[in-house]
Amino acid sequence: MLTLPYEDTDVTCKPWFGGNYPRGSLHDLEQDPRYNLNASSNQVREGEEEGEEEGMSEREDEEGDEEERENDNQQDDNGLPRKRGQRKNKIPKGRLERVKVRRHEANARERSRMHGLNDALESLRKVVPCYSKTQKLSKIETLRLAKNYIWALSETLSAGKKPDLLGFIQTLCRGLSQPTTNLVAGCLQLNTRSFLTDQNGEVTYPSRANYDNMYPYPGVELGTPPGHGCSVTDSTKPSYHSRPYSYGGLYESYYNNTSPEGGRGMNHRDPHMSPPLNFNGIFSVKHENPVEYRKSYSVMRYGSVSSSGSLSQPSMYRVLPEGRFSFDSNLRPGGPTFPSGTQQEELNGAFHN
DNA sequence: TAGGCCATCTGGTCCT
DNA sequence: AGGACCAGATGGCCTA
Repeated sequence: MLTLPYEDTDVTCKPWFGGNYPRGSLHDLEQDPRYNLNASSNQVREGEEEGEEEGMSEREDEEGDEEERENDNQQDDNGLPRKRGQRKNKIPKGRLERVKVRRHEANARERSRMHGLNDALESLRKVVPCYSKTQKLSKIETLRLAKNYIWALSETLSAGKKPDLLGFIQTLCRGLSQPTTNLVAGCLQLNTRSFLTDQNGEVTYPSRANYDNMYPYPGVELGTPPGHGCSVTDSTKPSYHSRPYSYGGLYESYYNNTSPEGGRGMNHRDPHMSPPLNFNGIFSVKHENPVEYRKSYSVMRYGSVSSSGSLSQPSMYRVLPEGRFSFDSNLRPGGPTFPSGTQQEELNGAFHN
């Protein structure tokens, strides 16, 4: 509900400012009995009708009080005994105008700032999975999903294994509201029954058979990075067979012990620490500007040290301009094999409708 | 109609 | 002094 264009910062001369605020305006204050402060505990405000009505700041109130003390006498303009702190002279009109203008300008800046914040949030919406123009995620859900997305990608990369699609999606849905979970599921064209939740909203796991039917993986076991123990006992089986949808122990411990929300700490991690981002500049995000995207992509692909030194290795994952992420398997010779083209398409196709 | 979400206004605080 | 940032308050809109 934007009532003013973002760029319209020259609001102080616009007719809809001043007495025509939609709500909570200075004008409202004039009408609001709450601001007709008569309490003796606020002597500065007492009797400052104009100053109070026009949203005068405390500092200015004090200034007014100083002036008043200098010129104090025993009667007000009506000849009645003036209460202590009551201003004898009205606030100079010029000063009043300045107060108004400053307040209006501050309001405009605040509006602009919030619009900028919303723009950034909209950008974020576009790079998290399940972006939809028609059904926008709420602000809080966008932030949660973004965090889960980062977490899930980081876990995937940390594991050095092919992504388990359903596990990935379940990570995405952690802590999200049921409607948002449904939306994500819908976007991913998955049956919401795959996201079984218990009464506490915790994600539980569907049967292995259902999953195998949905996402039959070839049994390719991949190396497990140091520090991420794999509980596979039968090396001929993919690790996820040791536990539904686990990433060779990593996701197992993750699902059992931690949450992106930080509510349940992973065994080896501080529950409040950021998601594991073990490879420098491991992934980037979608770029609005195709040129910027290409620039950024080339940096990721060929590797570069930025001025801050934060991107020292080529990234394995990239996020396409449409907001999809993909994997560049050519970047790590000798490294683990990541999603095949089919699997990649599966992921990409699932994330955006 | 209650509750969720949102935009906006507002005053306080901190920083430059 | 003025701007950025923040949080509280308020009211509108929408949906279950």
